[in-house]
Amino acid sequence: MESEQVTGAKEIPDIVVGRLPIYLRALQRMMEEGRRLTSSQELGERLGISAAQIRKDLSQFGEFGKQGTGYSIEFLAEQILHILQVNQVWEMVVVGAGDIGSAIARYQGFANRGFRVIKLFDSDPQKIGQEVGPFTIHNASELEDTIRQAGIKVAMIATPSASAQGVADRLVSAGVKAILNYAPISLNVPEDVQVQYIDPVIHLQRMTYYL
Amino acid sequence: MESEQVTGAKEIPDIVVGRLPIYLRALQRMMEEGRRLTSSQELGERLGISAAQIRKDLSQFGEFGKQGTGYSIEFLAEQILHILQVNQVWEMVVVGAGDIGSAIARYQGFANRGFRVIKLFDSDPQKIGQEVGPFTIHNASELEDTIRQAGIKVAMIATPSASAQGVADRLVSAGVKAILNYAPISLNVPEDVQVQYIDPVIHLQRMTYYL
DNA sequence: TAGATTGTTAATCGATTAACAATC
DNA sequence: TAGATTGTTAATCGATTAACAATC
Repeated sequence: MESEQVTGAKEIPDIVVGRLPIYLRALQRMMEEGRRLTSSQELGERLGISAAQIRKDLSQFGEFGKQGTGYSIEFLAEQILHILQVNQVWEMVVVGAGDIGSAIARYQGFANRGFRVIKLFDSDPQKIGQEVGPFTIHNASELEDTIRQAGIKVAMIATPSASAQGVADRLVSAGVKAILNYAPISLNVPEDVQVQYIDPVIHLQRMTYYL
Repeated sequence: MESEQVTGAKEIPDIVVGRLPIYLRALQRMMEEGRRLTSSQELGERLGISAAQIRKDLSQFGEFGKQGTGYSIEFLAEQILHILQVNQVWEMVVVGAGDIGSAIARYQGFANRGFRVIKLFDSDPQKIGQEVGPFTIHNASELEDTIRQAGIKVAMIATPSASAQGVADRLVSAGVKAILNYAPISLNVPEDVQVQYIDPVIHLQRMTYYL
């Protein structure tokens, strides 16, 4: 094909982007296992995804494999890290220091996967000043200052539902561009701000349909 | 159309089932707001989903609306509760009493949404016997007995990655049919067992692509 | 009645899969 | 070389959207 979109590079489907972190996680696991090479078939079997789909997805970004031998696990992982921009560490703030906020602030799983929590906030005077693992709970009134000064782009909301939209508005106004929301409520944000949701009940209800 | 699948009722696409909990959550929020009626258009605007899609999705299960007036929020919510089988309370066990396991055991958001945690397990002798909110941490060796005696069908895994597959195998052997896995690893389970995953890093990495 | 909104059909759009030449 | 596996094309499959008759 010789025609090309004038508007710029070809658009990568969102659903493809969404699978890259899954591929990356599997590749990093294989690295821990000491493996060197893999194939679209093996990766697909591990993940329950067809080999063709994995090859198709990866081909959107470049040619990372070798015919006959497959993919270097380390090389492919490195490529995906770059594509997802997680070959750097994104500093995050957590808003809401209840059970969930405290647990995610202390979560060990961010290390080596591109993220680090730098500060934990709450608006409850009873909680402000208390320690949660290595964190001191800060007054939520300092939210904007912290975000602006540290150039924070990523935040997690773990407040009650009633506060979540208000917190989101403040995060966005201070420059946050990606929000992971643990409050069970849909957020309205500008188009250029990414939002993802974690609500365990949504997942559970999806499963009980089949029981 | 007069033909009918001999194999049984028409198959509902998984992606449609996956949206029902989202609809339900929005409807329950509207109920809290004291609303009585809604429309596919309003619901769609709240959720960022097209009105046509919502009507199409719902039409897979029956006719729940009225031309000209829309949907009774309470009635539609009730119908979806039934479809998803969350018009009952599913008792759950949580395996792993670290930060995450303790937080989800105490999570207030399960109430009124069809789920209740009844027991929390860990294999660490240091933790067994300790209290976590209203729960006492039980020895993971009692897992199978508890599940069989209480007829538990739903479980959450919040162990380290290395233990997750082993725990899943034990859950399945004891009769669990739905697993929500917080460990960042893909699980292999029989076809008749549902698995859903919660890994915040997957969501975060999906967003950083666009930053 | 006039206006609004459903449920459904057909058309469109997009994603997945199958197949295979290229090549390591 | 023979075997294996990629990257890519074309075909298939499935999901979304647009449109509208039905009707509250």
